[in-house]
Amino acid sequence: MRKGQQTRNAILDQALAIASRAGLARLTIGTLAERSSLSKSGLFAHFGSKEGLQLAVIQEVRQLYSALVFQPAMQQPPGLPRLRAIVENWLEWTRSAKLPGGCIMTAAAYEFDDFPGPVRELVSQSLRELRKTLARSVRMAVEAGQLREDTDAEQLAFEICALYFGAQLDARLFDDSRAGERALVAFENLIERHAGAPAPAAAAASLARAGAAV
Amino acid sequence: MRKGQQTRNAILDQALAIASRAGLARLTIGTLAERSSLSKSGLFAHFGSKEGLQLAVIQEVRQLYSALVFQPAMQQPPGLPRLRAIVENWLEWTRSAKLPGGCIMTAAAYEFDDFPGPVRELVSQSLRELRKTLARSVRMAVEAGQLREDTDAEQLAFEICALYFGAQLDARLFDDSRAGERALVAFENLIERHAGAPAPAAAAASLARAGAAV
DNA sequence: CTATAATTCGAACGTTCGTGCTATTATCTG
DNA sequence: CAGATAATAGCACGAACGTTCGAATTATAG
Repeated sequence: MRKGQQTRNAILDQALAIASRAGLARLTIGTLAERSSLSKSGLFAHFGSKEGLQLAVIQEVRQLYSALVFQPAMQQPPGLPRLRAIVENWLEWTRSAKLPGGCIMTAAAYEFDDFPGPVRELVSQSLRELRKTLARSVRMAVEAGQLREDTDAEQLAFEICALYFGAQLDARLFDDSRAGERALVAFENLIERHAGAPAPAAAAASLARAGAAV
Repeated sequence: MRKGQQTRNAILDQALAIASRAGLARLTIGTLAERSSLSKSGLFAHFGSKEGLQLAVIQEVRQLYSALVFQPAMQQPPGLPRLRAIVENWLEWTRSAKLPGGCIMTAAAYEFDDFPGPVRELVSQSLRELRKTLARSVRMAVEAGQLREDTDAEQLAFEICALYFGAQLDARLFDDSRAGERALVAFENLIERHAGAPAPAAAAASLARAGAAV
């Protein structure tokens, strides 16, 4: 009962490393068992099916994301500081999670976007939640007077998500280490664009930070 | 010599349809042969290897993209009209190309971003070209006085690309038909942000908007 | 310490994968 | 219409895939 969870965690560690580099489809039970020093059937028993393994990987990613991106950001006061913390943590989270390849969730999203089944459903739901969280943070910033009243929260959340996906590709496919900064600059520009009249100090600070990031 | 090309094209048509929905990894020679009414070995002879097939698919996508996105846009005068045409055609091109799933190039990019080999190289090069084309169009708009002098063309090209990737995911994973419009709205906002008056006044204008009396 | 339950293994299953061959057609050329 | 060439089929291969099952092993609880 205890040993089981322990090896299961060890397996998932390896699974995340493989899935990050190769994607969920190329994450195979044979190679995962080999790298976990387990027999195929021994490993298999932990997940019941290939799909079960994939779902477990996604769940693990969700948990990791929550611990490294969302929860730390909740320490920040609601509004712009929290939104900014989310975006900054998010853009760095594959590094802090020690994922050798890119973001598993992003890769899975594009891999399963037309492939019906529980994996697609879980990925879809996860990203929907993420968008909702972003939109909520935007709305809080509006309520705090940091963003204009006519700010379209869903639209802004969409654009922030897009920046993340774009940064992922630049970092991985182009081996471009400036991808994160590119996305941050764009994000700050978005914020600036929607910034409200009051809180002049904050807006000026964000301008300075955006300039410094270049 | 002629019949060969003919069936090859028919095969690629089917291949694009499958790859669009399932991705390049799940595009398998067996199922492709079945759907093309050919034997596995008969089909195989056309491409020499699985990798050869994948490369042929990407090349076909490039050609299709060029015919449906780039070339029509070249009819527009250089500058903002052409840039706008590229973006609009691009956001609609999977529809006009009759690809039942999403954009193959996008999916391949995320699928092969950490998977070294000729496929990754071709995808990477293709997307680099695309970015260059976008940046060049942006620069032309600057030269035409439609965008500000201090516009960072590469940065803007990055952001436009990101919007495309974001729209792909919304359309496919969330079945959201408004994804294209979302991206277009964001694009027009970007244009508006960089449009307008002389360059030097820009920073001062933002500061003024922020209400900072420097 | 022992009994029971949880883990892991080994071997095998049927499929499907990509890939070679060798024939056998179909197509083009002269 | 002939011969040459290109295109396709048939068959088989080794490997890897996910999965099953019973046996062996290990951990845990009484």
